Amino acid sequence: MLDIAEVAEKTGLTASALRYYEDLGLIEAVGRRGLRRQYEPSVITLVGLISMGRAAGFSLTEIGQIFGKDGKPSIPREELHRRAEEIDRQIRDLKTLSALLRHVAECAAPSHLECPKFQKLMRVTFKQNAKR
Amino acid sequence: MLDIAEVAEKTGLTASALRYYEDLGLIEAVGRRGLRRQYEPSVITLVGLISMGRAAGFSLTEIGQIFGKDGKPSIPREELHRRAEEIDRQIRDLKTLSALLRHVAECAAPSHLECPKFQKLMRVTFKQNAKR
DNA sequence: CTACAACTTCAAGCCAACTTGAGGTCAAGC
DNA sequence: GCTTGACCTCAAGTTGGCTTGAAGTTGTAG
Repeated sequence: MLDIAEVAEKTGLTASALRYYEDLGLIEAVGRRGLRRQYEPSVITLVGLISMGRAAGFSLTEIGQIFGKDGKPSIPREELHRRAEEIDRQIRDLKTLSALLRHVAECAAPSHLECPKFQKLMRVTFKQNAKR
Repeated sequence: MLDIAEVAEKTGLTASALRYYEDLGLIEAVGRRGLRRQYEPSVITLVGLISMGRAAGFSLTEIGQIFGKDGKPSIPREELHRRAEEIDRQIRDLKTLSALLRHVAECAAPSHLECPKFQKLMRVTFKQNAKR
């Protein structure tokens, strides 16, 4: 069993953020010792999941629908697949962005938008993203 | 030359968001026709870049430092590389998340946190992310 | 048994990123 | 030449995701 402070430390969030997640129904404590919340170690995994979802651009409410504390997603299969595809698209964008950042770090061109290498990197992504 | 409405349509943002970006110094119009802002087509690329940055979790201010309208990043090379590595890490997370979503869509286990397949997917990421 | 640090609640505050609204300007079609 | 609707500015409002503060409670070390 874990104190909120331990969960905070292991997840990198603050105790107040964890309580906030609880208010939203994203996580829950298995019980209390006095007033203090006691958490199962598995909550760390769950919080990790939440953080990944946040990083992927989901709102906390959406995340709740996908990985609620009850573990039963309240959104349809089809929608989940759609989200997965969105993430796959985002992964492609991020790959480009990562390459662009490294390029910007090294390239001495006056404006990057005019650098041919830069433009080439961009073009790939914009083709993929067209009409999105 | 493009009207703000055209830029909005092609980028998927609203006109007010674009004006907001201008206030922050992220983009700029080449001129005005009467009061109306006129944009070069290249602004679409720039806005695309900004959106990618947002999706990667950067704040608008950070994005401004990387791809300001002047095209001269005001943050050190080293930092840019650090950001690129962060993005690479995020890409790994997103891959896991995408796989998890597809799994959640199909798996009938009562709670996903207890499904062995699910746990396996998670474990990979958590090893990578340990001590972050 | 007492002190104290770590927790608790609840309301209010904060920041980023926009959006909305009121009131004004102007280019283009009739 | 006048209307109309797309644009403009500027201030204020909204939303999401927390944080902060005040005031109270409690497990643990000394």
